[in-house]
Amino acid sequence: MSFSPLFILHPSAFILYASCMQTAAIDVIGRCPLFRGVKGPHLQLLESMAKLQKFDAGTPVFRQGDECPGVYIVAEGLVRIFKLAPNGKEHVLHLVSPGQTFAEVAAIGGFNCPANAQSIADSVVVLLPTEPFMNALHTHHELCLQIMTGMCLWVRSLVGLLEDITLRDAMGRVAKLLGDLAQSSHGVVQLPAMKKHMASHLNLTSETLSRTLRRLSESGVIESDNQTLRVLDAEQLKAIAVGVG
Amino acid sequence: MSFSPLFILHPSAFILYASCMQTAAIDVIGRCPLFRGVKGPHLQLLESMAKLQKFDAGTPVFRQGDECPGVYIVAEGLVRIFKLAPNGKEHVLHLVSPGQTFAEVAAIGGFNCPANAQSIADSVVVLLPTEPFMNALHTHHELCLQIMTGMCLWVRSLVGLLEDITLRDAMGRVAKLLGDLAQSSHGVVQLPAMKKHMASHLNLTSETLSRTLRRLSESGVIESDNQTLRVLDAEQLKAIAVGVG
DNA sequence: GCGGTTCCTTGATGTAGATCAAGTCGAAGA
DNA sequence: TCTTCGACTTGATCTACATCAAGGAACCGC
Repeated sequence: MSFSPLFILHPSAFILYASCMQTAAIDVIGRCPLFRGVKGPHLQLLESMAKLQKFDAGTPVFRQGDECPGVYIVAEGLVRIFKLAPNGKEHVLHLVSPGQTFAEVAAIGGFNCPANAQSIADSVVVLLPTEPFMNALHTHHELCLQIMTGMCLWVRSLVGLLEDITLRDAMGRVAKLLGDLAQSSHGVVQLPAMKKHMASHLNLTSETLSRTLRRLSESGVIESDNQTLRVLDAEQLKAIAVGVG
Repeated sequence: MSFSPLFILHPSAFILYASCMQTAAIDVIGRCPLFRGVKGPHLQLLESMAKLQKFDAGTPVFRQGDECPGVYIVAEGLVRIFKLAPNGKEHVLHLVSPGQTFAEVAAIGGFNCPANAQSIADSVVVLLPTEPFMNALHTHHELCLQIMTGMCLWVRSLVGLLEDITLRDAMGRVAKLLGDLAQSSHGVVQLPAMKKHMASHLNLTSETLSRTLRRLSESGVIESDNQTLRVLDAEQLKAIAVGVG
């Protein structure tokens, strides 16, 4: 695995100043689950510090070891959070879709970015810079409580991922992922990212993911058409995910 | 892997009422890193709700799926947090030593225990029950901020574990663990728990851990005497942990 | 249109670590 | 003292997955 040229160039983000897109920022924050429950004045405080940024597909947002710029909220597109091992192997920790946040933990905990963030689609993100954000956190108790419960959910999903990887085999992990993705969209799954990134998230190679999906197709549990999958037998899929498969 | 009889019996904890051990509770809370910075009145508030409990080695503290009793602080002993897969495989998420906490996330997030907790040495723990604890959190901003930074550290260590497991091989994981443990104790490592539990934490079988330790001994990097290990070549150990091995 | 990428698939082969199966050792209990 | 039991070690074997290698398909820019 090697660095892509895009990754070496590190193009600076194209920053859309508040003046031209103010309305968007407040919408994005308001729609973000982490900030659900944040009311009028607090919401406006957050909005006032918000910076809208745009990243073309393939450009990095920050790198492992950078000082943490603040809390990011994805408005459009997709951001990939991943860690690089010294040997070049990489692991996708999180695929951040619109409405979700990233780098909250580093911002609040006051440490440097523990992983890389790369935009993998043309993306628009809202940045709440560390310093004003931390000030807000120190002055507004409500906000603090809100963020805390949000963080609990994040921990839970992390533990879930850890358990997937340690307790399930490849087939189980894929089945669980498909089950989760299909739940909201009534059986039809649009893979959110390239298969190689999905594979890395599950700690698999893309080859193994490919083979696993084929086996699921062959046994009639799913139907596969490129990036679009259809769950044919949800019961069976669940059984496989639980490990009874 | 089967349930141990101890696990099925679920003996009730021997509860030491505040009257007889009040002084201990406040010390335990005060010494706990998660609550460092909590000052006089808040500390006393926590103390007033604290319940001291004692668990013999081998007894469960709670199980996966139980309603979360509250935040636990280990005063003495050792508690193992682990998850069971339907097929019986288990993974040790955390070995909680004195001064550390567990179940904070479930208590604050308001969901059920996502894993099992079992005392694996004669242990004394302090329980801060969910309801009064959450009340305290809602009324005391300082406490809230404090806990939040504590949670950030926990997330970081979780991500660290995840990356260990996904990016390192068995040798790398073991070397990293030994390096971390040796750091504080100047080269001499007392394994905190049984080797099979340490192995599970690293997502290895005890056989593989055993073989890996032997290989490290044979190459002169460590010296092994049962539960006690001595790091002979810290440089080399670090190199192996980083993957330059 | 036509090379050049990059992603994905599929097959052949390799291997780290799991599993299975004996043993050793030390602690607890009769 | 002898017996039992569980933790740990060690060796032999197995296997799920990675790795390597070779196309195919979609998507560029020219």
